[in-house]
Amino acid sequence: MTTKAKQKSPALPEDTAPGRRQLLAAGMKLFAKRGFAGVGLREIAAEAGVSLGLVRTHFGSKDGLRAAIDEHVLDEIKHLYATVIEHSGAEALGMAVEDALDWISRDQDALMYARMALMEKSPGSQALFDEILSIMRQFVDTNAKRGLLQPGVDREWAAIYLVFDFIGPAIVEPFAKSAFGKSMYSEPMIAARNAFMVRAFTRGFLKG
Amino acid sequence: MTTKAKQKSPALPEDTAPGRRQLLAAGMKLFAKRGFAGVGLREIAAEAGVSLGLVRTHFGSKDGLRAAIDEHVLDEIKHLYATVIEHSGAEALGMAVEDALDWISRDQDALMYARMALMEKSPGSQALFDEILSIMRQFVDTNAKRGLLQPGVDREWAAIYLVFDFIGPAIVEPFAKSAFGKSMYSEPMIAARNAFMVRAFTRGFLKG
DNA sequence: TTGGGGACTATACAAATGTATAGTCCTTGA
DNA sequence: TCAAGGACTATACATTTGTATAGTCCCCAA
Repeated sequence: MTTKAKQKSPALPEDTAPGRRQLLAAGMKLFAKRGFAGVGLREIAAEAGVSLGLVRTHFGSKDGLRAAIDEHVLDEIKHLYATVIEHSGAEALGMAVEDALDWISRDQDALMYARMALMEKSPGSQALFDEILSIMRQFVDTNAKRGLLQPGVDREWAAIYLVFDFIGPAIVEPFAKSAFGKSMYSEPMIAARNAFMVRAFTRGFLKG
Repeated sequence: MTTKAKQKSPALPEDTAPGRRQLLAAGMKLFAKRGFAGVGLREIAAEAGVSLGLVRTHFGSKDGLRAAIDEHVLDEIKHLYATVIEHSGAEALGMAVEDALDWISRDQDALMYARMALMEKSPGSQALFDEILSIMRQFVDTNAKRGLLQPGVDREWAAIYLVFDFIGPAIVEPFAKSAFGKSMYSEPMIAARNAFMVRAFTRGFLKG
């Protein structure tokens, strides 16, 4: 619908190549599970159903593939929280969790890839962390402007704690089945988490 | 001082082999930095100042080396918190941080190795997570028995949140220099963290 | 004194790795 | 119609990997 668009959808080069999308998805899935160094390009190509050489065609190298996946995941996280930071109050954090659940159901491996990226210090991982921290700082600032922050609170550390709260479940997820019998992102866990979170953030949980 | 101990300190076989200790230390350091699959045995042996073959002598395989390091780090964490769980109240968490600082200064790479172990789901990592969770559950129970827990608090999620608080700084550490200009375990960061933590845990930081 | 065993080294080997090269197929624009 | 280019495959290559084997050195008990 923009200008006089050519008939057969020219589309971006990324979209016209099925193999490229398959490689991105396969790389995201396998890197998330076993780390960057833990997976070979042949396995990724097999998982994607394409040949080994196609990695070079589209991404140049293994590092190029990682960079492309990093970019993709970073974009998703940006979009995920684009709306959340406009809200405020402890309930908004619950909303953030709901949005994250939507995201996970849509793009299963992206969250676990982000988890891995934060662990291995790759070029893209610093950008990922900075983005998450930036989102939480904005959330704190929004709350402060609306008078929802308790007086005297260290805003920087409030933001850092929100980062912990966002990262925490993702880090713990691989151990959750064994430790709790269910996923951190299962319905009962999310409900209990939100209840605790709202309470702890507004009143704490220990007596002074 | 036990029984009639032989003269020249028979010691455990682990202690009599300098190469073994060197390999453990080198493996811990390099695995922590680049992950299990990201480091080769030759590099570890070189860092340890021993030959490649010695890994096989002492640990049998690369996985054997990891298992030995896992065990070592798990023991350290157990000892670290053996005293902490006897204390209670929000201040005890500050004490825990102080103890962790001591630990870090003594065994620099152990914390970052634990961080890596939690990320890569190895056989030992589940045990590590279970231990940390267990410690936090005990802390919550101790507080509950002494009436320091606010009424109606979800104890399980309180423990989980304490896990986040313990893991969080370690996860963030590699990005801290760039994002905050200092280590998460530097003096000013620790001080600000403790202040925020005591406040947030007892009163929260958002208005209801 | 001697022989057995543990700590340790040097080297060989097959498998797996990332990368490079050559080429096929098919669409598309001049 | 035809050539140019992008998506894709097949295969070769040098390097690195974990593991295995053979052997040296040295302490200590018999």
